[in-house]
Parts: sequence; structure tokens; C-alpha cells
Amino acid sequence: MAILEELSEQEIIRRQSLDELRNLGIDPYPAAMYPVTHTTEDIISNFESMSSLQTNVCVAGRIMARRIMGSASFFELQDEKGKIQVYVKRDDICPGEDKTLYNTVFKRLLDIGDIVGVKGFVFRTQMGEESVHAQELTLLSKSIKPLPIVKEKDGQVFDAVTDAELRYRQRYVDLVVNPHVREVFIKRSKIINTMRDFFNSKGYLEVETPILQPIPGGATARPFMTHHNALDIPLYLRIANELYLKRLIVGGFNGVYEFAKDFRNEGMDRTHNPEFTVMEIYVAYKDYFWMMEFTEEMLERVALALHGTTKVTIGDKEVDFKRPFRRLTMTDAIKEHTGVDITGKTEDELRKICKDLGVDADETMGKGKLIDAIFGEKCEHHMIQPTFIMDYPIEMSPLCKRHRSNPELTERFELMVNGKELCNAYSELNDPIDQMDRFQDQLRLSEKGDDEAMFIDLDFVRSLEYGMPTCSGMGIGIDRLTMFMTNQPSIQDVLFFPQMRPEKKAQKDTAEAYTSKGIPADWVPVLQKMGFNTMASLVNVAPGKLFNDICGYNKKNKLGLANPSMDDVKRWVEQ
RNA sequence: CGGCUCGUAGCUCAGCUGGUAGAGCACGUGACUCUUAAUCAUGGGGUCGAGAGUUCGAUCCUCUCCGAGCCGACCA
Repeated sequence: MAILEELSEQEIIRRQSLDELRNLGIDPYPAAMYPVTHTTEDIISNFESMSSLQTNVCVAGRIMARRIMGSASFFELQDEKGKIQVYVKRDDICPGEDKTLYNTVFKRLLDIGDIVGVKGFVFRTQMGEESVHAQELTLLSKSIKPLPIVKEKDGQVFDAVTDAELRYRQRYVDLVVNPHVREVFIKRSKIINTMRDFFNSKGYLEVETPILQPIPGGATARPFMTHHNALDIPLYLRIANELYLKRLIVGGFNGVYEFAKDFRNEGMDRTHNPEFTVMEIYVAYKDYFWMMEFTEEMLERVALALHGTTKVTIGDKEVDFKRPFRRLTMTDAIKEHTGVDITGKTEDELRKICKDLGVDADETMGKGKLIDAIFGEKCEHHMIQPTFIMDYPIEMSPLCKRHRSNPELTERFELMVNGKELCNAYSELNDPIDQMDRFQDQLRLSEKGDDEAMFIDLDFVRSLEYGMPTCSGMGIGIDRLTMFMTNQPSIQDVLFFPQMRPEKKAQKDTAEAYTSKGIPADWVPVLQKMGFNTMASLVNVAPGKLFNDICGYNKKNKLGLANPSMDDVKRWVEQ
């Protein structure tokens, strides 16, 4: 009575195949290792010699397509590296009298999606296709849920799975049926490895710092809160690791870096995920000029490692990561794109400039925020090619050293690429008295209503009191960098498992909930199939209509159940 | 948070000024020893996202909700 089950017809058939396989003495989930000798890529790339030698190979992977004929068949085997066609001939895999392995197991009990191992030799078919001629076929893992079917011919793909929800929620399916998706993640790994190799070659130390922090410092963002039971204190998931890495510079390391997951309890969109990866690096005795050159070299290396060229396509633009990048002060950038010189302007004057330029500004905004608003609205999106924007207003940068020649500014740069911020770096503030003052300015901002102001981390200030060498630090968003380097428009395409709203299952009462009210167990699946998934949903249903519907359903589907009486049905809906 | 679009078979998608649904692939059965989007024959498969309303009757109209995407706001 398949129709009454939760499972689809195809799922039921596959579960039955599972039983049949076991009855034949075949374990659909064998424990033993399988002695794979080659990947599909090994075979394809060495095909000429392997086929002329009829090299024996042992490959394993997933069945992605089957072309079954009488006593010979072909299937597509997909492994991590690609696909290859396998030729299965009945009398080759069943040399004796018993043809069960071919006729029953291969043709009927195996399915697309199953993971199998093949021992055989490399050859080319009459049609010219590179293939493996199977001499032994082993089921390694049975798939009981049908995969989406994607067809392909001459590189053209038919019925590709594009549904974003399925792709992101069930990334494992996406990776199987859209093999090109894995390229993005392989490149992501290569980006990180290239950076790590670069840092290590300079002798900098990869470190790990706390994710659970009592004070969420180092950035301005709303944190996720949690609670430690034994200590009975609130803890925050980190929004940045800057303050911890600088403590390590105080402790005497010359260069430290961390690829860190940060967490921010804010909005989600095409470029923001609640958890994201940032690389931060701090190097002693350097300043932000040095860091600009370091950043240029790092990004140029990444582009070359990935593409073999410094030119990278992003959307309809071509971005060139060739050193050196353009450098522009924030003041000059604003002058360039608005014609206004903000040098030496007071807060009130800046507010008027905003108004004249049509930039939204309100009373809670200080000088720093006003300038940032002008830059954000009028300049940022023009910076397509990598551009260092230097010398930010002091109010915006409470952890950054004052500019050596202008006390209203800081020695900070951001690297803009494709109109977006990619890197953020400072000559780090190491004057503990100044640092404490800046934290207190933040406190005042927060009292004024700025909910982005920073928390004060007194232990961090204490560490500076012991003395931190001059130092430059830089942070770069790895997700955003990966989006740029792989030309993906959405952060969800560079995260394996982007955050999604939880799936909700339709609520269903158990069979007991029905039977305890006098409804025969046989009728429960019928009622649920018709949408009455809970007893509550039956309340106030017209008994006549329900009676007609379920008896009709019984008849239509030839269930052969004894129909209830009209009075029975009345009692059901009166519960 | 606001605007727009979408949600129909396992997958990709049609459909209907409102009369409970179709295709291709996949799946079942049968045929077929070099196929390749295999082919041929035949068969089964659907709470049309959920709920409420209007109606004799809703997959379709109205409202609410859920989920997704795009744009904008906010946030970095």
C-alpha cells in the first residue's frame, strides 16, 4: 500500500532493493575498504597509454547515468575528479552459469546515485568513448533517495539544478549534481593556502585566539551572546580577534596571524552571513605604508596562484591586482568625486556639506561618521580597481594610531576593490593613555545614542601599558576575497553551508492520537493523506463531506478498507 | 524592515477568464551484446508551499502565514 506511506514510490522501491540485496547475501553497506588504484582523472589524462596496454584499474564512485541494454550496458561513474564511462558485459561480470549479478543486481537493484567499485581494464569503445571495461562490480553504498537527474550532451547541460534553496540547504546534492560548484571551494582553499604560505615564508606565526570572549572587542558590531554555566557569566562570540592578536605582539611575537571565524548578529544579504571568515595579521616594527606593500604582494600572489595572471573578471568588470595599487587619501577621494575639500571643516560645516551633497546625516553623527557617509555614498562605488584609501578621521578608528602629521586623522587604510571594502589596516595604536581616551570617547558616543560604539577592554589597555612595539595590522574578509577571485555574486556561493532559516516540518499527530479517539488505525494514513495531519484539524469538519471524501478515497485507490458508518465519522469530528 | 518575483510528480518546467492537473527526464514491467540527453513498447506516480475567505465548486481570485530569490533600507 505504497500510496499511504510517507515515502515516494521511488524511495520505497529502493528500500525494497535493499532487502533484496541482503537476501542475495550482498551487504549494501559493506565495511571493508575498497582498493581504489586510480581516479577518473588519472585514466582520462593517461588514456592513450593505458588503453593500449589495457591497464587494469580499480575505480570507485557514484553511478550518475545508466544505459542498459540486453546483456551489455554502460554507466557513468563519477568520482571526486570527474566522470568515466564503464562498460558492463553480462558474461564478463558473471562468468559462470549464475547471471544474477548482472540481470538482477546490476540491472534492477542498482540505481543512479549508488556508490560502486569497478575493477577492469581501460579501453576505448567503438564510438570512441574513453571507458573502463568492468570485470568485477562491487556495491559500496546504496542510495535510497533519488538524486536530481541532470543530463549532459557535448558539454551542454540539461535540467540543471538551479533552485537556490535546494543548493544551499542540501549542499551535498549540489556538489554531486553540479560538479563545477566544487571548483569554487577548491579555489577558496587555494586562496587560503597561498596566503598562509606567504605569511609562513616571512616567519610569521599562525595562532588561535578565543572565540568565546567576555568582552566582544576589536570592531563595532552587535555580537551573539551566550552563557557559561560553570562560571555563570555571559560570553560573546567574537566579532573580531584584533585585541588578542595585539596582546601577542605585546608578548613578544614579531608577526602573528589567524584565519578566524567571526560572528555578527546583524542582517543577512548577498554579502553578509552571520558567521564569516577573516584573516588578521599583525607585524611588529612596521607601519601602514609597509602594510600596503605587503597587502599588494599578498593579493598579487593570490591572483597569480589562482588564475596565472593578475587580471580577474568580476561581473562585467576586469580587475587587475598587479602591484602597485593606487593610493588616495580619503580627503582626496572626496575631493575627486564631489569637488569638496573637507580639510579642517567643523562638524557643523560637514553637516551642511552633507546636506548640499544630498547625503543623509542626523544629529547623532560626529565628524567621523559624517565624513564616512560622504565617502560611502559618493566615492566608494567608483573604486573598481584596487585602491588604497588612506587617512581616516580619528573618530572612526579608535584602535588606530594618530596620523604622524595630522592629529585629526589616523594612519589607516582600506583597500577598495569593485566598489567594496576588502581590507582594513592600521598603524596600530600603542599609546595606552591615548587608547584609554579613545575608548572613553566611544563610551560617550554610545551614551549619545551610537549603538555601534566599542566596549572598553581594560585588560587590553593594561597590556599596552607594558609596552607594545610599533606595529601594523591588517584584516581581510576571506569570503569577500573569494567572491572576487572566483567571480561569485553571492556570499552563499563561497560558503559550503550558508545560514538559512530552519526548515519546518508539517506537524503531524501520531497514530495513537487518532486511535485513542476511536479512529481505526487503518484510516489514519488516509486522513493524513487528505491533509488532516492533526486531531485538531478534524474539529468542526462537516461530517458528511468527510464521510464522502474518505469513502471515495478508499474506493478510488482500491484500498479495500471497511468504510466507517456516518455515525462513526460524526464521533470523530466531535472529539 | 519595505517593494517585486517565485513555490505544481524525485528533478526541470508547462497549465488554468475558477470545473481537483500535463510534458520530458527519473521510476516499474518487457525488448535489445559498443551505448552515450541510448532506443522501442507499456505502466504507475500529485495534500498544485500552509491556513482562512469568496464560490455550488479554488492549483487559479482575495487575505494571512511559511520558505526562497532579486532590489532598496539598515548594518559592515
